[in-house]
Order: sequence, then structure tokens, then C-alpha cells
Amino acid sequence: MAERGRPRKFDREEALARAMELFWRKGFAGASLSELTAAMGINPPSLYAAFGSKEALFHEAVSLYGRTESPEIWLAIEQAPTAREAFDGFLRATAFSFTQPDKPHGCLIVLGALHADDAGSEAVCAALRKMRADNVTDLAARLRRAVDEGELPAGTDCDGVAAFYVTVQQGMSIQARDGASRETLLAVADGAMAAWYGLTGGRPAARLC
Amino acid sequence: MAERGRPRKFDREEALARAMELFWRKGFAGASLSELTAAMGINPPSLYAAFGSKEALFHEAVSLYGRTESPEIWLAIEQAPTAREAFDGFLRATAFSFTQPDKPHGCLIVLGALHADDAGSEAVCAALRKMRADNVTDLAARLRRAVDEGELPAGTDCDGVAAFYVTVQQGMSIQARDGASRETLLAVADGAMAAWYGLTGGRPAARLC
DNA sequence: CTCCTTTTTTATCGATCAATACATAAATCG
DNA sequence: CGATTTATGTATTGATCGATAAAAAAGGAG
Repeated sequence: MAERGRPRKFDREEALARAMELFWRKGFAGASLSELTAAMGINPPSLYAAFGSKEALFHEAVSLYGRTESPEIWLAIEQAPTAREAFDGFLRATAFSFTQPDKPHGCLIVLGALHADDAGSEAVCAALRKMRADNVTDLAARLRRAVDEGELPAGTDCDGVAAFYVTVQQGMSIQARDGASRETLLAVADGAMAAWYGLTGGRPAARLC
Repeated sequence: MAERGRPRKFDREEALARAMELFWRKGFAGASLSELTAAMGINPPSLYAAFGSKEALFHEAVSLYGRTESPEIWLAIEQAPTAREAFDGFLRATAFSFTQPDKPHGCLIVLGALHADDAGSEAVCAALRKMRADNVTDLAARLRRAVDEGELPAGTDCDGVAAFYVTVQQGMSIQARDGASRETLLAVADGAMAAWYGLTGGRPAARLC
């Protein structure tokens, strides 16, 4: 079971983290092999031996992103007692995650590969698109749970509400990439939550009466 | 004043329109010279003689986009009698514009150049970023006008509200590019408008009382 | 030690990128 | 007409793209 051959000189996870950071900052097509190898501190043959291809490296980088950056965003969706607190926490965590110092602003899954440049990046683009679609599904599932639990009316348009909040979050990626401050994104989150009772038809805002 | 030399064989505006369509669909970096010349029906020397460079062609394409696609979106902002109708019309027109058949879905100004790949595209990226920032400014100006006219309270956070609605619109570009239907985008627009009274502190939704 | 396996470094591969040289063609000007 | 000007088509330019060939280096296995 002991490893045969010359031992790898670099830390694979560390190199992957550097690749993820570069993909996050420049996108799949925008991060060139020479930039990747420079950031990872290795030569091209080492990259291909360890990860297979630029596309495979990107998929691993996205997976790492999902394991390191996403959980804090989705924590509230899973753990908050009410759907309203879940969505509010979701958007507030997004505002924090998208404006971390010393990290690229915005979301890798939204900004990483919007255009299917050539045949090679079509698969990459489709993978991110599916992850974005899954986000809508997950939010809708949380809303349906709220309907089942009686927090929201039976007629709630869970898919439509989920689409709205995902759209806001995706817009926050653009805003964050454009330099919007954490405070601005939190204000956007508050704005989206201002639509909650009107959207869900749940308990109205009593102070308005 | 008569034109000297051999007359141009192609229609410059028509070729520009084809270039705009390709940039819109694939982004600045994603649209290669060979694809551009193929779409425009001309050879590289003709492109450079008529437009100067790929970057200059992109700027002209963005200008054409602003003249042909943007007006219908911004019409309501300028002409609607109330700010609420202005923003509602703005988002509904966006939903229509972003899902036109036989045209790329989403907005060229949002999707055209998110990453500053190299030194050449940094200027392109910055130009689009400025246009996106100007959008926030324009929406905020419409809100301030509503404050002046008494439609909205004096304490309204015009910049924050403008940031929210621009964020929603930018998220709609991602959604449209991902294949969201016109109906879905209209539902997102309705969702954003559901936040209006809560955000602006204006006249509350009477039906909730 | 000698084999064997794997990683390393160096140098490069063919393809494609944005951008041009060059010669020819098609118009106006004198 | 010849001279000038501009556009066109063909063929390339140097640079960079993602991906490798080849040989030296560094470990364990026998």
C-alpha cells in the first residue's frame, strides 16, 4: 500500500486551492494554463498528471468551492426554524460570502463560465448551469416544507418565489464583482426580504396597518 | 465630398449588427476574430479597416445595443407617471427584452465581459462596469424625483432601493441565459415589485390590513 | 546495489489567437 | 487616359492557447 515512485513535491490540495482561487477570479476561460501553473507553483506536466486536464481541474475546483464556500451560505436554509428566517439568513450569508476580504467577490458558480466558448467549455458551462438550477430546486423544497408545516399558505408559488430569491442572489454576484460593498449587498438582501409577505401571502407586516 | 477610392462592398451597419449579435451571445473574449468575420461576411482586413480593432468593434457593438435594445427597457423609467409604475414597467420590459426569440437571452452589458482576462479586455470590462453603475444612478435619480414630487417619503434610501432593483435585473440576465422563460422572469419582476412598499415606505398595500 | 515506478524539469507540439503585408480590384480626380 | 485612393482576397505574422515528449531525478521493491 505504500506509494511507489518519486513522491509528489507539491501539496495537491494546496495547489487545487490556488487553482480554485484563480478560476474564481478570472473564470474558466480567463484562467490560462500558464497562469494556473504559476499560481499553483508547478509545471504543466505536474498539473496534467495530478488533475488530468484543465476542465477536470476546474470541476475539482468547483467541488472544493462547494465544500468550502457554499456551506455557510446554505446553513440557514437547512437549520433556521422558519422559512422566512431561512431565506433571510441565506441572503445575509450571501452578502458576507460575496464580499470576503482577500477573496474574489461574487460566486464562482455564477461567474465561472457563463458563455460556452468552444466545445470543451460547453460541459463546464452546463455543469455550472445545473448547479444554479439545483439552487432553485433547493430553495423551492424549503418553501414546500414551510407550506407543509403551515408557515405558508397552501397556494404559495414555491417555484416562483424560489426563482425570485435565486435571481436576487445571482444579481448579487454581479454587484459584488462590480465592487459593491457588504453594506450595499445587505441592503439588497433586506430589499428582497421586504417582498416576503407580499410574495408568500404569509403573515402580513403588521406595522403597515 | 464624394467618396474616393473603391467603394465598400458590405453594409457597415449590417456587419456591425451581426458582430453585436455574436458578442451578445458569446461575450467579448468568447467571440473570436474568425467567428466575427464569418458572421459579418467579411475578411479580417475589411474588419480592421472599417472598425479599427476587435475592442473598437465591441465598443461600437455595445453602442448599437444601447440604441436598439435598451430604449424599450428604459422607456417606463422616463415616461411612467409614478415611480412605482416606472419600476414595474422597467422590470416587465426587462423580462420581455431578455427573452426575445431569435436573439441571445440576457443583457450584453451584463454578460458581455465580466472578467478582465488580459490587458486588452480590461478597458472593455471597465466600460461595461461603468454602464452598469450608471444604471444604478439613473434608477436612483428617478426615485429622488419621486421623493421631490411627494410620491415617496423624504427619508427614502434611493441608492439602496436602486441597488436592489438593478441587482434583480442583473440576476435576470443570468436566469435568462440559463433558459428561464418569459413567464418566470415576469414572476421575478412581480416578486421584486412586492418589495416596493416595504422598501420605499410609501403607501402600504391596503389589502393586507 | 539494480530494477521499477512515478514525478520532475525542459523544451516543445499543433492549433488558434488578434492583427497585417502584400498585391489586386474598383472607384474618383485631374 | 494615367494617377490617386480606398477596399478586397490571400497568405501570414508573432504570440499564446491547451496539452505532451523526452530524459533526468527521487523514491521503494527485490
